[in-house]
Amino acid sequence: MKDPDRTPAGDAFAEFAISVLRLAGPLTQAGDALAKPSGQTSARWQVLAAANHAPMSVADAARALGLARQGVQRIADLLEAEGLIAYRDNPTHQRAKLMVLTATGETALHEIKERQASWADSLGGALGERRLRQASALIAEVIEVLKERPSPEAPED
Amino acid sequence: MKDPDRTPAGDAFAEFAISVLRLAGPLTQAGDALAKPSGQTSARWQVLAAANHAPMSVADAARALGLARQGVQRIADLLEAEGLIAYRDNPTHQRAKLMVLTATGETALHEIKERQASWADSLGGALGERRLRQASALIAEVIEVLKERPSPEAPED
DNA sequence: CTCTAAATGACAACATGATGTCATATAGAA
DNA sequence: TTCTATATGACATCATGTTGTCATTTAGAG
Repeated sequence: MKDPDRTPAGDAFAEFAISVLRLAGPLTQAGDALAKPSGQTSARWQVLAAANHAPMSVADAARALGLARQGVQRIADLLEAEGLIAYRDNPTHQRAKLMVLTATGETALHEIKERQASWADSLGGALGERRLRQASALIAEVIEVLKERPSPEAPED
Repeated sequence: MKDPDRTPAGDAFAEFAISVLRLAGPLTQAGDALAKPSGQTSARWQVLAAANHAPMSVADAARALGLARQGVQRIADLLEAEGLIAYRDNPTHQRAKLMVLTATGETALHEIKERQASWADSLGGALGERRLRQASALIAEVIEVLKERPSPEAPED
């Protein structure tokens, strides 16, 4: 009665999923280490990067990052309290203020980007650009497929 | 002064890292959905699976899962309190009890495994076994490389 | 055997992110 | 215009996982 309906492809996906989840931890920690000298973390870095890409509301940033609105709001409020971003009035929406980086925020983000660049270059060189891009493309596909089939056993939601 | 020392390989690694972190969320949610009908979650499922693979201490399971000992301990204590696992005396270590699944735990794990199998089979078939295995192999390499270079800017620890 | 270092579980504090709820603001249909 | 559905921020609660600290246990050097 073991392995109900195992198939090679199913096993391959399970192995893939497990390795992705397993890599997430060290990656986040590496990001934290890159951001730490500037007093930041992986999560704050992501929000700073989103706001720097273009002034946007918290909800916009959450969509861009694939995260829940509420979590990004929490980070953004911390960044605002510490003077790394500011909420600018949004002409098209009274409540949804736009996040913009302050000079302090720009400095922090720039410092982190510099550290990140040399780190990523070193790892990218060791691992091979081609394989990394293939893997990124596959992961993007998986995200798309999971978006279509939101979750197994999910009732009609 | 933008993009300090960008290279294609560095960009590829950054893109890869971002996609891995972005996939982690939906994957965990999918795992939660698979485990929910049995009253479990992704995290509890992982611990159950580890203990089912072979009786082992909490510290063993943490190493096997690549997680901090303390977090696994928390989950294991919950599973024990709810009767899904039991702590069995360890002949070789007075404090490090061995986790073993109870009948309840075995039933729950089996149910989850059945759901997981058909789900993974469907996704694995859609995405392609070969690419999934290539990606898994790359991810394993990344984990290894990150283990060697624990973290950028990490002093001597 | 003795002493030191490592391993282990217990506990606490914290960061991250999901989920749910509410009031208000916006957009679009009628 | 009015009405309804959606979007947004504000709050709360919870699950997960890290880090740090401590006492106890184990293993190994000497």
